[in-house]
Amino acid sequence: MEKIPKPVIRRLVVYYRCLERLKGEGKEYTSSKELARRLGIKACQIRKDLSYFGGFGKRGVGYKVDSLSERLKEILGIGQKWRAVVIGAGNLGKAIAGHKPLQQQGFEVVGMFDIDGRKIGKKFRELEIMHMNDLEKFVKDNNVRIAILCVPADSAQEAAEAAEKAGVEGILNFSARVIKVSIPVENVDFSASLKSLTFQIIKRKGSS
Amino acid sequence: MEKIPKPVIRRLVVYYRCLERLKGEGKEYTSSKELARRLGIKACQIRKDLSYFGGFGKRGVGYKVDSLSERLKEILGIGQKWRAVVIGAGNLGKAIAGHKPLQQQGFEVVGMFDIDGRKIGKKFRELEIMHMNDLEKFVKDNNVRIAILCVPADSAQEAAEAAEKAGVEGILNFSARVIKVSIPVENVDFSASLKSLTFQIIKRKGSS
DNA sequence: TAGATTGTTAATCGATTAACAATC
DNA sequence: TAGATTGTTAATCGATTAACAATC
Repeated sequence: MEKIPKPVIRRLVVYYRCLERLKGEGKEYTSSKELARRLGIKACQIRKDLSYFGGFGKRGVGYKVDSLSERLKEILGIGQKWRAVVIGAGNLGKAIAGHKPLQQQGFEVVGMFDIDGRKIGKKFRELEIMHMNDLEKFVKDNNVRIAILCVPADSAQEAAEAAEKAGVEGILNFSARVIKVSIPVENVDFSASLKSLTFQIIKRKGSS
Repeated sequence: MEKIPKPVIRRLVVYYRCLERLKGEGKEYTSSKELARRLGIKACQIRKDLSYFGGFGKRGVGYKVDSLSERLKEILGIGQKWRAVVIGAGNLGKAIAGHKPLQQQGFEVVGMFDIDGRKIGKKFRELEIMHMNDLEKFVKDNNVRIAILCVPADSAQEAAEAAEKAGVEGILNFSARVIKVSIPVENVDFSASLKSLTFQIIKRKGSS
């Protein structure tokens, strides 16, 4: 398989969502041009992105909505169930654990962990909050593949190492700290996003 | 000013955080090499990134921690207070509104908005949840510059347009939908991040 | 001075876009 | 056939990395 540029995967997710919507609207066929218009992306980029994985369309016709959607689902592993734990039972951790769209997309939060004695044993929804000491056993016993890290920056590295040791296969890191582990990590750094946004605002004011 | 690559800004935020930590550790000087080691980034990239904004270091010596930190603070607009509203008073909206690190970094959530009648008038912490109809007046009266969008995908475009019309200068979009407005937008699409993560996991399993 | 580290230029690498033959 | 749209190659653009003279 040819090497796939990193940004392609995120865009495939966006294409998939758009296809699901088109399906909901009852459309049978679509084209790179239509997707491009809806998503504010160049049509040739969409075709190029798809071409890494094969030819899914018919020349002169376009793409069949449901079959393309199905193929992207396979490629992205959306069909599978992914069992996850949330580490850090603060506001953010609870919000992620309770986020309905994630459940609808095949992600299931099956456990919450913290180190704050006052939280251990309490329940959030149907989930009991457990101590980090019990993480490894829980991961093994429950086929947990993903850890969602919602701890303060200062605890991030330690928690990440514990997650890796416990045997999860990937980490979604919401903390504002670079973590070093040898399993795949995706960072969701909304504090950096917010600062990037304010920078753009300042620049705009300055030049206009 | 030379055109600055988009990724540079996000990295400056990361450098800034690291400098603040070094300051906390009592370090007076640092170098691109030390920052690189801590952050898992190439030293020459750090120097290159900084060079877009000027020469902040001394050859043979390195960078003075507090003065470089101060300069980045200015560049990124971290010194300023940024007043924001959260649109969408669900779990996620509340988690963001109550997120302490944001407050510490100069962002202040001064209002929450929703369209669900059952939520309007209720309080979250000291914030009353208001109806979207009152957004424009509130933004004007309270010098609100940023809207943080935490609504379901289907309401995202509408809410974004309302925010733009109300006069905010930028939008932080947590919804899983592309929004089209003419003010700056930063997207925090953690559902896409999660799928990108699972793709990496699958790929890894496949090849190893 | 000798050693260290910056700031900057040039080279490389990677991603996006344009263009068009293939083909439905 | 004529019109439309794909899949792919080549060209462009943008970002990262290497290398090194400048200089503390």
